[in-house]
Amino acid sequence: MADKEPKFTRDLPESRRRQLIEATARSLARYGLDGTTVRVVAAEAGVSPGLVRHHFAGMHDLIAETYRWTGKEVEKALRAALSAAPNSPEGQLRAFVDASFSAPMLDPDLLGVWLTFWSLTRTDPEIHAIHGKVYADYRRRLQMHIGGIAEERRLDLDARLAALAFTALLDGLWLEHCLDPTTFTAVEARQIAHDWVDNLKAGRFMATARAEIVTPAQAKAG
Amino acid sequence: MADKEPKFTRDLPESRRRQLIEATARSLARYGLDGTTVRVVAAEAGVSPGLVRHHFAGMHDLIAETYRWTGKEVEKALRAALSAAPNSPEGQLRAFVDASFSAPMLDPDLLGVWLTFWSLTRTDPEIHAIHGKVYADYRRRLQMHIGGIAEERRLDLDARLAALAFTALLDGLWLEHCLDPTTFTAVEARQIAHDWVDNLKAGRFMATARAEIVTPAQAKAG
DNA sequence: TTAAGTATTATACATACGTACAATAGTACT
DNA sequence: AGTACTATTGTACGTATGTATAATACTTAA
Repeated sequence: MADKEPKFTRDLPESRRRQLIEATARSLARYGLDGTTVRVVAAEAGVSPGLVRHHFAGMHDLIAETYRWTGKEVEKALRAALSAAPNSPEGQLRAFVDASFSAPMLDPDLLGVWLTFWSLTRTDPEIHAIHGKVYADYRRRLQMHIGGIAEERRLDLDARLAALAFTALLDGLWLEHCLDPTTFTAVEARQIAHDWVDNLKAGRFMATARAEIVTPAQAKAG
Repeated sequence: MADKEPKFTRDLPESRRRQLIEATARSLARYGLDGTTVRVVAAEAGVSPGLVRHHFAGMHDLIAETYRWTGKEVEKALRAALSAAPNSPEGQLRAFVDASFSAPMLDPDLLGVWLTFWSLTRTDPEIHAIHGKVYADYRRRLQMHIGGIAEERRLDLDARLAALAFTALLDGLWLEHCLDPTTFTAVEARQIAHDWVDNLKAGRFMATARAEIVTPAQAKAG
């Protein structure tokens, strides 16, 4: 009957902030933006509602912080996969594909979080700015590897346009697979993405369109 | 000083319902799901808040109804573009690409509405069901045309997988263009999508992967 | 012109939200 | 052991939400 257990335990601000951020991510995924309230997040983190305002300027700030954190978390996972892969442009691109449709990226909750942020991008200037930064990094890296392949193989291609196409394909596959995983499997998504890289290597990206500039062609369809 | 103007004008339920639905779509696009309240929608439609509950079971019902309406509206626009195009599989596919990156589809507000629904898909069973129906129709039509091209040209390809890839590419391009139109133009999106069709016609979809099954290949990257 | 029907308004109500603030109590340091 | 610090709690407040309901008045038909 000596020492009763404490009502709560203290924690370092940095640690507590991350707990709240992770709780927010879980809540966004499960209950959506509507369902993500101060009280829900606090309960999810196992603390009292008042603590949120002690560590963050407000609910809005907490959500913006959660975006930054999630973006970094994804980047970290991808970076890890890339560092374990061959250092060639193709090796990196292949690893990127595999990582995009593997463990941490396939978490259905991740899409839930991401959709919320995409929505907010249209309304909220702060979120919009964060979005721009996250995506610029993402595309720049892909474009670099695609440019590397083009150089190796002396292909005449628009690396920027190819990166746009590849990004769109990956995002589209990821989006639709997460929205309804019963439609197609992650393995099929990987196959499709790898096939795109196969065609890129073979110099088939925008090959027909370029040929038609050199040799004006007849009507395409009819 | 004879007849004073009426405080309000009556309307047929069907007409009023559509006004409220359109107001909801505008609100979702501009203010997001959070900002779309009974009072905001009513003000947007120019009626009193109470009228919403008279024509719909509740706010939730109005939003679900708005999803159905938006889905049909998009389908109507695409269908119009397709009926004006050549009736060949390729003609239809080309028209689909052009329509996907033309006038009504490029409305930034449309993405705003769509993102909201994608978010809700994860939380709300009713919205999830509507989503399944909308996308099944969408994919089925594309798969039909892709299958048609394969048949015409005697290509050995998995039409289902090709339709998945094409859908993902279109959705990804559309999503990213609408999220930030400064990154690339609608014309570039069209070019990329048409190039995919070019490669499909040439029998290059999944061609490398199939060849490797017949002739086991060496390691892909290193 | 009158009357019936109902689309429409206006108000009221319970609930849940974000925020503010004072009280509490773990924790580290002397 | 005592003390200062502050992370943490608990409660209270104003506001905005969705819904319910009664009163109003436009519109059609007799």
